[in-house]
Amino acid sequence: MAREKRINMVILGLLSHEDLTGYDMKKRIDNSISFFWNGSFGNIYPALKELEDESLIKSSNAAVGGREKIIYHITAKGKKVLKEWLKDEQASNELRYETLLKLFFGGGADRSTAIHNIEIFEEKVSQDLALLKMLSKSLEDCLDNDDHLYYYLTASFGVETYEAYLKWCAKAKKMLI
Amino acid sequence: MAREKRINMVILGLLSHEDLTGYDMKKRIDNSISFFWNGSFGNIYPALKELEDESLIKSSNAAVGGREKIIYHITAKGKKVLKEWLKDEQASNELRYETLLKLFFGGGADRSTAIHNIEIFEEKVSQDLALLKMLSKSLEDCLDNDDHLYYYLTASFGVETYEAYLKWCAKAKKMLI
DNA sequence: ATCAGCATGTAAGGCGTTACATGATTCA
DNA sequence: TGAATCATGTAACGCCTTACATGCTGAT
Repeated sequence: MAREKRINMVILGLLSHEDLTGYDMKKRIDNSISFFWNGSFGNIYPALKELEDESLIKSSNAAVGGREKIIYHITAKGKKVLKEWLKDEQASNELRYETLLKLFFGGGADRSTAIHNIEIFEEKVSQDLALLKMLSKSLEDCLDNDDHLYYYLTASFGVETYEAYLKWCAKAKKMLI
Repeated sequence: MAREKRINMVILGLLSHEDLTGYDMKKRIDNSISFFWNGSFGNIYPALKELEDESLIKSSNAAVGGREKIIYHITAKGKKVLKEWLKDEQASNELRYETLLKLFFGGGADRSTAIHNIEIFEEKVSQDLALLKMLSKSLEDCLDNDDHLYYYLTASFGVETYEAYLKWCAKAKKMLI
């Protein structure tokens, strides 16, 4: 059995909680996991077809308020595949930071350029950190629910690392002045 | 002028320090920037052709010890393109952590699976952190050289974030037990 | 002799993004 | 009435990885 691609696992994961349309999956991804995983329509819709062909999900048409939707739900087989993926030790964790690349090759320009690039990065990180902190705080109150606990832990990962980023930014700027 | 792809910038960046063969570029990438950027032969060699077609680099054949090599060096035009990229504020910083994805959807399996996945992540991070710390330490002594300073700062980024990862791992495991 | 490492490349596929195309509905 | 959002999709391309193919050299 060939290894499923990750977007398929994201879809199965989302559907293991609730039935969703492709459009709603995109929203869920944007709102809750986008800081460590992304999805796009050009990515999601073909994956939905693929998953349905493999009988891991099933679709049903619905007309909500006169507008037609395709709502998907996960099958027993889909749940099994999701679980197998969760139990698989292999996991690719990739960091691709162009900002670090630019810093590494900083000698090709002047120090002020390097500092400026760090500041742009810092700004973005600060903004994202503020959001993650709010999310994290709001989840703190319902850790008795397992799903909320898992959600909290990923948000918390973001908070910890983004705080480390900011600490590093300050140090790096100091050393470059 | 179309935006050059990043592997091209990596190559220009490396060549701005020293002339290299494609093979050596791969080694440099693996040894110094692989924790935030990767390269592969299937990636590098076609890029070299492209860059030479654009006159950003120039090749010269050499026979070192009877073995033939193609050594590349950067042109003035290449240096200009590198500098433009460094000054461009746009930078894509992507984190794609399958481990976090599995944790987020942890409800699909049991807690011991989630803990196990975190432990595997922790193990890998510990190993990489040890390497980064050594590198960082060895660079601390020559920060007067700008290139070493830039190198040090990227290594230092790795140290800070990996330490934050480990801190998070400990906390997450505690909460999952 | 054999095996690790040097050295260059190609082919196929993975996996994703962006832009485009279409049309309905809701709200100001 | 016009803009934002809902909703589904396709096409083209970006960019990388993996696996394959080839052959030399240096050390044991």
